[in-house]
Amino acid sequence: MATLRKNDILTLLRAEGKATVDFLADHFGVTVQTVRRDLTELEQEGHVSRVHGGATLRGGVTNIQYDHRRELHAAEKEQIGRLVAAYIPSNTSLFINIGTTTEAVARALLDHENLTVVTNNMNVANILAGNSNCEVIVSGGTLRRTDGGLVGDLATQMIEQFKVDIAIIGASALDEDGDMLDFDLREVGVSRSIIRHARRVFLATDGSKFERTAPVRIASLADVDAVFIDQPMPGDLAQRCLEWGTSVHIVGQHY
Amino acid sequence: MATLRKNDILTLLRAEGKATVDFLADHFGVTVQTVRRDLTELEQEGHVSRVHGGATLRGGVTNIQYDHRRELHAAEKEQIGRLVAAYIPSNTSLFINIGTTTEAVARALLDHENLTVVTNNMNVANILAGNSNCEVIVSGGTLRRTDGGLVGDLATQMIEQFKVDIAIIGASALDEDGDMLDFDLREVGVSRSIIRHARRVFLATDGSKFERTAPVRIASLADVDAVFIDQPMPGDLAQRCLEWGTSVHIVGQHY
DNA sequence: CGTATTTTTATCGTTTTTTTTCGTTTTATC
DNA sequence: GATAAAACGAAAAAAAACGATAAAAATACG
Repeated sequence: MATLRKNDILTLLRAEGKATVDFLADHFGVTVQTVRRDLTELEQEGHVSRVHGGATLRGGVTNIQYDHRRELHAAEKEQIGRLVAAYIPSNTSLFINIGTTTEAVARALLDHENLTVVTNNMNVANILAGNSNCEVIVSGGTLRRTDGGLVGDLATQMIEQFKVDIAIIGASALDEDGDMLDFDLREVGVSRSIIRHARRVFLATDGSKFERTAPVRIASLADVDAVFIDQPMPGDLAQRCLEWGTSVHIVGQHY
Repeated sequence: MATLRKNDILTLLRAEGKATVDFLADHFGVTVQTVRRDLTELEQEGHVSRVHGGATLRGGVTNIQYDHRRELHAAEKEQIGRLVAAYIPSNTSLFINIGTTTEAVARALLDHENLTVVTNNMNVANILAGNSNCEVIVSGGTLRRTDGGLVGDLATQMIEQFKVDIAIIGASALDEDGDMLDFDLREVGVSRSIIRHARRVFLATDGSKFERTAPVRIASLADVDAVFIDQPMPGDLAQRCLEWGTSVHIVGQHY
């Protein structure tokens, strides 16, 4: 239910960015319980983020969605990261794309020697800055705050100036036909460009991506050389990957 | 768990670069243990780097030499940063170049509205990621670990695709003839390109740079529109700037 | 005016956060 | 390299914030 007070709370939050429950209760001359109810409702409506003791405007300083996304399946991602890293030799040039799983790969690459890494992911650049045996080349682009990605034409343009040994990409979703999907058209442009400018393409993803969907098609699993995943693929996709010549590497399974 | 205080700590760190546990405890009126827990959590969330006695903003390049350089004349740099920020209106497009003083400017810009900032400095990008009113465009380039700079042809190439209202540059050294100097030839190329592709050029520097020297000449003070500095310039340089039409703004002196 | 509905407040047990208190580790100084 | 001071983490106690529910107040409506 919309009330005058809830609107006022929103305007106040827009001005201040944040407010405590006590302050709001005092300011509107109501009890804290009333304020709490207001804030709970505003949170459910997606307008504010509730924190202990108060609330902040949604989309403010902290990025809840990304933090949450990074925590999701964190253990699996670390395993996938290590698995991919095992297939990356020293003295190699790499693309590393946007995504929490690709960041896990970057972390697993901290001990590798003599890598040249091109990335459009600020987090990957920050991580690999810690490996002094690794030359880090950052692609240009517009900084997307939600995930540290560099996107847009500038990123694509820049990537086209390289040709690397291996590209490591992620995907927001996968479907059982073997298509890789994403949400942001601008990012898909970058991903396609990365695939074109790499000799081999590795997809790093966790199995939960099969349970999600996204509107834009990046490419087919037929276009990648290897898939690294934490659980077997659904349906007959494993068989089709075999036909496509796409090797599938599953965490914990050694050949 | 997100709290109001943890968000505030983050904004404070973005503005200051670093903070001690004692200062934060005093500032928020809580005990040091509470601050410690906050910082530990923020570290686990990947937002800050914990150091003995306090914390620093994460993301960035952690380099002892660079950290030391950043602490050098830190107070002066903050003042210069605020001074420059006062001359930057809202709704403006900016270049921000490599350098500890330019980073201080970025920190002072956290409250500005509607900026478009192009930068080849990873630290600046990380700082301004905290200002959601600001579009951040990162130039491509090879990551230089010593200072988070993006250098090389790629950076130059990318900068040439822009034309901004104001460029904010620094310099490693200045001489009494009014020449700006630097150490790295690759960086000088970028600086020159930035000067060419901005309508106005601001030099932000501290007076100690007159006591240092460097091998490569970037340009003359005659090529910049305004100098922001913490102390009067030596010799007859102030007079010559007047002849060149280069305005000089000194911290603490109001006109 | 009286009743029904919504909104707010009061109460209480539960959860979360903060502080207190300890021994341990790190850093600074001689 | 020894010693003192500062900073640290862990655990228990205290305080604050929380959600749920029922009572009270305000509002709506015939």
